[in-house]
Amino acid sequence: MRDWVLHLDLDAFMAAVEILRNPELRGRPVVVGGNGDPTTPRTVVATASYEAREYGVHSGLPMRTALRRCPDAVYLPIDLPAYESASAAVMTLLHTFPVTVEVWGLDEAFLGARTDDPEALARDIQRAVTDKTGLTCSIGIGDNKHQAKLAAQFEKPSGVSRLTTDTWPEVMGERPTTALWGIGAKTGKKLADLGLRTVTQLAAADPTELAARFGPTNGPWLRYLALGKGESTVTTTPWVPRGHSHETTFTQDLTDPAAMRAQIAALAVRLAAETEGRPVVRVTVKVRSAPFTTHTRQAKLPEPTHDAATIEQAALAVFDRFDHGRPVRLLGVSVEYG
DNA sequence: TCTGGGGTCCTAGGACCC
DNA sequence: TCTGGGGTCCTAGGACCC
Repeated sequence: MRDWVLHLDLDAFMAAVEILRNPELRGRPVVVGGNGDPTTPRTVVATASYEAREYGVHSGLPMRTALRRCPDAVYLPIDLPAYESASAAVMTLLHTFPVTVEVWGLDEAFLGARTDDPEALARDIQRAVTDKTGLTCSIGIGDNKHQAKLAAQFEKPSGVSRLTTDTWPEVMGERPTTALWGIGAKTGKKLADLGLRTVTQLAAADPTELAARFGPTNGPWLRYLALGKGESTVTTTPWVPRGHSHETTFTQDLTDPAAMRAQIAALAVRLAAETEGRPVVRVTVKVRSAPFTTHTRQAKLPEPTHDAATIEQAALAVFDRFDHGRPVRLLGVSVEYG
């Protein structure tokens, strides 16, 4: 018997929930995103069913592009309460297994398990999830979260894969650094500029050089990722959010300062109602101007507060510090808790 | 491809103090 | 008076993830 980390990833989650409640959609390309109208500008795909992915439709793609690529898809608006409810059913079910469950967003969870046969456990869990909820999932098995997370992507949908420290070099070694969980396009490009293209090359890189280029924490951490290391503790302790934010992208740019201030005030009041009693210590305002330049301004409050009027006034004061003039496509407010 | 919304963490630079 | 470092706090931006 030994400890394993499993990562469970619900397949095409939002689209799958929509198909469950409308079985006529099964087998058709289904795209969930924005308000469900794919002609609305400045909206993107949240989730595409596997049938829709065949047409090159994927998360983050502008809805209007999705419509061009797959005009016959069924387009649906995001229905968060429905996904929260489906997610909760899965997470509750997971707790009936002899595992520790760390919920990681609506459609993911890490599981800590002590077993001789993690594949058998994974298949049991998959069967139960499908029997009880109608959803399918992929499960990755590893020595730590990083490995389990990557393994879960190997055979989607409905796959079970194992990636361990033993198999890491042969499975991951020749892949690009961006295959690692935490290295995106920007960092991948910077690494390539240093001649570090593959996981093996990054694993063998000089930590001092990486620290000089990427900072004292990030530099060594990149090499750590390439060695297949990662957190192996699965904790049941519920996540305590550091803060909350709301932002709105307008279908058409805002040019009226009074309208902007009204939006800022509304976002701040919304946030103030969601603090759950936690004291707000900092307020940040985000402004994205045409064409696509984003700036933030923030202020530490004189003292922690959960008073809505104080938070609203603070947000407006921060907003007034911006150099105004250009049309605005997005406004956002975030609060940080003490 | 004209590019959402909600999070987390890290970095760099300036202010200020000793 | 020109000038040293270190430590801490704050701010703005960047990168990544789902």
